[in-house]
Amino acid sequence: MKIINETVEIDGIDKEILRSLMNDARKPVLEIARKIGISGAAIHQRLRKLDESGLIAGSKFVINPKVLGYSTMAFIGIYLDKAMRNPEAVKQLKEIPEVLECHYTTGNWSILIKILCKDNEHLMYLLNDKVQTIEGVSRTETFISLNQQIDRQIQL
Amino acid sequence: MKIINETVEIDGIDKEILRSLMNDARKPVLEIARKIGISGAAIHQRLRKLDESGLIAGSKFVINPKVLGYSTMAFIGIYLDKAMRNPEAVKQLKEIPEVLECHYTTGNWSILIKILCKDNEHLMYLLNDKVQTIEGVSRTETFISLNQQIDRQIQL
DNA sequence: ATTGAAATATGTTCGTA
DNA sequence: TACGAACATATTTCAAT
Repeated sequence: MKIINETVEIDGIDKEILRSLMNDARKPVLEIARKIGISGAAIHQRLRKLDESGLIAGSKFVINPKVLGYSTMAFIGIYLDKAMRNPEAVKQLKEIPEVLECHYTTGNWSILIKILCKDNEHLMYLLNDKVQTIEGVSRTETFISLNQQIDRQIQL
Repeated sequence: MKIINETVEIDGIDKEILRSLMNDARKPVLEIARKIGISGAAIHQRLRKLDESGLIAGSKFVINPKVLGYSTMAFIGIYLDKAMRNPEAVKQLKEIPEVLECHYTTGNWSILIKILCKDNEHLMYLLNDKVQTIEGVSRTETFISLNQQIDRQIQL
């Protein structure tokens, strides 16, 4: 179990290390060490501290979904007719693998989701046969992403 | 330069390897090899092939923004008064580090962005002093994420 | 596609400054 | 914090199947 501080102080060397690894999680620590000009052991120690602080949530291989035929991303605003049904609706959304994000939001909708699908037909199937059939879902509004121009993490 | 095929076939072993690494990019290949029951060299070769296919977009350390004090995520729908200004507006959005995603979308808005900020005051600052001041931006609609329930990649 | 083995490089720990 | 040294593992390549 990680201890997560409210806020953590990181210096320039920490930032250099993290920026390298945010860009390529498999970059050898020794390579970063040589570039920065400190020892591998020092980086190791800093990374352990950063990990213990909870700042490092993990590491991931990033898959290019287009290569698997997933070329259409869309955002769907969902109106739920009873707020009490929300947890159950989210549970059902988790069962839909194409749902990548799900947020309770302020504003018109109860929930906003991001989905990734193969094409418009697949999108229609997800809307009509998966999302709309969830109990409590009264209406949806769909926004297809024609083109994603930015995709990144918070900058250090 | 990677060659990106339109669609790629992957078998169960590829999926096991990728699922492991999507979960932890630094997991040693040999560890995965022992778990699956094939040699490290075989995994190495498969990973090379997967990389060449373009399926592997890269790897990342994932930062927990809450530890840096970023606790408010929001989606902002942006109305642009002239479609011709879109590329310039996107260019300016890229200059705002808090903007994590930016999509051209169908529907009411020209652009939908996802931003991460420290608190509501920071959000207001970004809206009023950064986003709204971009030339061509006529109006925005903000949806604060009260709680993110799902955050994942496409499943293999 | 897969293997084992060999060579090279990296990860990890620890005593010390 | 940082270092170097020592040890344990992992990566990478390759000839053989």
